[in-house]
This record gives sequence, structure tokens and C-alpha cells, in this order.
Amino acid sequence: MSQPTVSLILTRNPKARIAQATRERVLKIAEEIGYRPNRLAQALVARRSFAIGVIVPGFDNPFYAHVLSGAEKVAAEAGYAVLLAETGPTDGVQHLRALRDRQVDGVIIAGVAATTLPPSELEDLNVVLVNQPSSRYASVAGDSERAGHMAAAHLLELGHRRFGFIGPATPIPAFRLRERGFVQAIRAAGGSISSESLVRAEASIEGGVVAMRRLLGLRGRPTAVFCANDLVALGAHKACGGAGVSLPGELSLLGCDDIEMGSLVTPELSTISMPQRELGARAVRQLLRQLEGTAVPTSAAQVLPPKLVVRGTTGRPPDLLEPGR
Amino acid sequence: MSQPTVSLILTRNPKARIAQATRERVLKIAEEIGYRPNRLAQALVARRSFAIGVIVPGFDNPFYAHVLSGAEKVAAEAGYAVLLAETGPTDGVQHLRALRDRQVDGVIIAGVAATTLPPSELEDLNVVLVNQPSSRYASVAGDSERAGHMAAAHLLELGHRRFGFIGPATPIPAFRLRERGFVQAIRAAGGSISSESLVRAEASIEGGVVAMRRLLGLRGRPTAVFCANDLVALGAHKACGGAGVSLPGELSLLGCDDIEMGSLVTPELSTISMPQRELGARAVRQLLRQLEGTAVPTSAAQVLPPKLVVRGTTGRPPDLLEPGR
DNA sequence: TTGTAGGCGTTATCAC
DNA sequence: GTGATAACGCCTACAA
Repeated sequence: MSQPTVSLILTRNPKARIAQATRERVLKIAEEIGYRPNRLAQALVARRSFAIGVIVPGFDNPFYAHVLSGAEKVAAEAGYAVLLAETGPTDGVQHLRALRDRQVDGVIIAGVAATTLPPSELEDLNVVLVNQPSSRYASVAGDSERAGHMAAAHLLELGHRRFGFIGPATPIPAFRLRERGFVQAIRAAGGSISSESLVRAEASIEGGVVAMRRLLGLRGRPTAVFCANDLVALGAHKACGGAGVSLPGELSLLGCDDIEMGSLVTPELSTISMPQRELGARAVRQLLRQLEGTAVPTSAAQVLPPKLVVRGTTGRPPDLLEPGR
Repeated sequence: MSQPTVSLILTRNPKARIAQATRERVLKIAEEIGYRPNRLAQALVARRSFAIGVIVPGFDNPFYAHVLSGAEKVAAEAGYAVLLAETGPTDGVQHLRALRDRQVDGVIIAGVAATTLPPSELEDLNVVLVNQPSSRYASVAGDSERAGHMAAAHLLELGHRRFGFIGPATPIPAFRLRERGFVQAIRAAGGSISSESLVRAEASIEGGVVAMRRLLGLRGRPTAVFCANDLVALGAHKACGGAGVSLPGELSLLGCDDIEMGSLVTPELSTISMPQRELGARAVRQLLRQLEGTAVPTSAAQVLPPKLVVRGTTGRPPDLLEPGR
């Protein structure tokens, strides 16, 4: 019997009219010898690899670990492979090239500013951005500006008037949006946030430590600090512990993202929760939709709502606590 | 000019004798049109995909995130792609199949007991195990038994005599080895560790919380507890905080792995440090060696030394602290 | 219902 | 030096 006949049977092509006898014989033998089609060869002729690339900046940040995890799950369920690329600040292009050379059907880019990638490299490639809205590409993002608003609203409601903000010094738009949302809402409500209490830090725990030390040294020190992500918030938390500043008695601290570590520290970190796995999962679904031709590449920009999670680091400002208590 | 001629030039094949003129012309045009060879097609004829698979059980455990990160880095540098598979407790085989179908040149398996995978699936496949010594496959592992010894030595030296142990209830040998090393060393030194103070927990923070609550409720409660990994140690840490048990005054707590979170909690977690990124990096190097034919698949079993990191949760037992102080 | 022919993008082996 | 030709493993017409 010929090879294409076998192929017809094995691909379960519906319009194949095959003798029941041969079909069974083929299936049985295939089973016996443990035949498995070569996906590479399939990809070559189909001009589709059924693989996607995921570009992230280090999984040591649990945020991206979760995004990645969510992405991997739905990709795997859909039969797609995930090619992993972890980029530093500069080598994004190489990784992207490597992925293209391997004929990925599309890529998901998280935590790397799309603007730092030359558009020519993204051309005729299916792209979904995570956490960075864009007019050129599809994106799935948490609503960062709203997160900033929510942070402000929560702290204002507690009675705070003097605020600080710590934001990572990266070109990722999400952080700028959080900052903008926060500062706007604060100012609109008549709160104050001086330019020196608005500090940039490295996007890491250590960065948060350094930044918080700066804030603590300020005259007219803020009574509430919002951090653009939990990692720096935890650094800030640590710095307060080291400096003997009690949370939330002397200072309220609010993070953003909601990573697990946040509930390990004492007091537990209050934060604005972003749906991390969901971001990854949706990004892949969106990408698949584009691949299946169901969606136009640039049309979609999903925005997911954040959620306030009050734990132990936010409370009333010191001047509003009765002295007697 | 013919297509194979072009191929000869582009692959920089040294034994190609080509007219300088044509060569330059080809290179120039290739540059202009941005030609990039199709790695899939290359893989098809070379019968090598230059891709490896990495199987891990969830990156939400920072330990594996780091292993993965180390692995990705050296793979990328060597021009290999990394296909990611995150498996639950049961679907290891499917993922493995998917990877094979994509013709990966080899796989790295971390955190999934190789014994739960049918050997037939691993046959004629290059495998490197992370953190599980094996006589069948190459492996790279931290020295878990020694870690157990070191833990015991440290706590014994501080003066402890009554010990507890919390270990994840997974079939991963590393944890058994840590337990065995610990218990052996304790008993050899005349310390005691009752069977009820040797508890199994889910390999997560929550698991650690539950297990520690059990230990705290024991009559003749241990004065020092060793946890088989930092995640459960942090859970235990949290449980102590919740129960008002002061660390290390009333209880000494020692973890294993050394994940970053450990230095976020107060007091910071003492631990036995395992070289996580290094495990991933070495695993890939070993795999590549096998692929290049430099090493025999089953021969190598690298064992990396752990390191004691004393931070804030280990100290003298309560009965040895002078009451007056 | 089955077999034949062609091609996906490469590389390798030869004659020319 | 160069250019056919075959092969990698698979799929899709189309012809038998």
C-alpha cells in the first residue's frame, strides 16, 4: 500500500473514502510500531509550525513566571509548542530573530517594551503584547491607569494627604500608567505628592530598598507610599523594617500586581491585584485567534480590571490615630 | 545561478571553492533581501532540530524558575531553542510526547520523578535529570544528603536536641535524601526526632503552614525544625508568626534551597543554599555534550555542593538561653 | 478506493 | 568553480 494512503488515514481526513479494512489495518500497525508523525516535516509543508514564541524578561520576577505559566497552559492545550526566550535589556532582537528563524507562528511579548524592538523585526509576524497597550499590535493588559486610581482612592479614603510613589525606571508603559493614574487622582483630590517623593528605582527588591530609604530620609516624609509593582514594594517593606518604621502605623505601603510573596511578609502587603496567569492565557488565546484568521491582528486590545486587596500594610495616617490609643 | 551554489556560500562551507565574484554577489543580495535560512528545513535534513525540551512542574516555585532561567541562558548561547513544558503530576507523558514529536534533540527533566515516566518514552532520547540521581540517565543535582547533614550539624552545634522535619509528599528523591541525611546525622549524634515530628506536607507555602501547626501542637515539641525546601519553610515561618512563636527564640527554623523570598521575611530565613541557576546551566551543558557526542549519555552524574546560609531563624534552643537575659 | 507526482526549504553528492 | 539531482518526512492534489 502507498504512503499517501496511510497519510490520509492517519490525518483522519474526513473526505477520505477508505476501505474499512485497510483503515483498520493501517491504524493497527501504526499503533504497534508506535508511529508518530514528524511535526517538523508537517510544519514545513503546512507552512505553519504550530509553535509560538514567548519573550519575557527574567522569570525571577514571579509576575512573569505566572504570565508564562498561563500562556504555556493554553498553548499546550491547543497543541502549540512554546519557545522560550528570556531577554535582557538589549538582546531582544537576537531572540526575536531566533524565534522567526524557527518559523514560530507568532510571538507574545511581555515585559519588554515593544518600542525598543525595531518594527521591521515585527513585520508580518503575529504579535500580542502583554501589559502594554499599542495601536499597532494586539495587546492584553491589566488596567494600569485604573490601578493607579484605585491605589489613590484607597489611600485617600484612609485619610492620607502626603504621598510618595516608587516606580521602576524601565520604559515599560504599564508603570508610567500606574504612576500617572495615581498622581492624577491624588492631585485631583487635593493631596500632595512632591517631585522628590516620586522616585525611580530598579525594578527589583533591592531597588525598592534603596528607593524607600530615600523617601524615609525626606523632610515632610509621605505617610503613604504606592509602589508600581510588588517587587519594589517588598523592598520598601524591608527597608521600613530595617529602619524601624512600623507598617502601617507610621507609614502605609501599597504594592501592585499581587504576587505570593506579598502575603509572606509581616504585616502582609496590601496591593492592587493584577490577573497574571489570566494575562498570559488571554494573550495566547488572542494570538491563536489571529492565527486561525478569526481576528484581525491589530484590532484587539483587551483590558483586564485590577482589584484592590487590603492586607496589613495600609491603614490610617499617624496624625489621625488618637494618641490615647 | 543554481540554488545549491547559494547554499554553499551561505553556509560558509570551508571546502567550497567558489568564485570570489559570485560569492560577493550572493552575500550582497542575501543581505539586501534579508534572507534567513529556515531552521525547520535545516532540521529536517540534518535530523537534528537544535532544540531541547525542558520539563518542569510549575514555575510558581521560584526554584524551578531559576533552574529554567539558567538552562535557557546557556541553551540560547549555544544556538539551541528551548521548548517549554509545564507538567502537572499526571500529564508528564503527553508533554514528553509532544516534545518528541517536535524532534527535540534532548530533554531536561526537573522536579518530575523520572520513575513516574514510562522508560519506553525516554528511550533513545537524550535525557538529563535535574536533582534526581539516576543510574540510567545523566543527572545534575545538588547534594541533598549532604544538605541534610549540614542542616543537622548546624542545629546540633547550636545545642538543639529535639528535632522536627517537614518534607513534601512528592516522589522526588531529592527530598527523601535530605530527610535521610538529616535524620541519620541527628541520630548519629544522639539527638532525637520522633516519628510524629517527621511530617509530610504539600510542597507549597500552604503546606508548610499546615505542617508547622501540627508540629507546634505536639507534646515535647521540637526546638529546631528543618524543612526540605524553602517554600514549606516559609509556610512554617508564617505559621510561627501566626501562633506567636518567636523565631529563633522559641524555635529554630532552617530551610533548604535558598530562594529570594527567604530574605524578605522577618527574621530572615536561615537555609541550605542550592545553586539553582547553576543546576539548569550545567544540565544543559551536559545535554549538549551528549548531543555533540563528547559524552556517553548515562555516564555523568554531577553533584554540586550545598552551602549553609545562616540568617535570622536559627539560634540556640530556649533551654540554653539564660533566663535573665 | 488506491497509487503517483510534486513540492515545502535545506543540505550533500556528484558529474560537468 | 558550478549546477543538476536526490533526500529529509510529510501532505495535497489528481489520476488510475
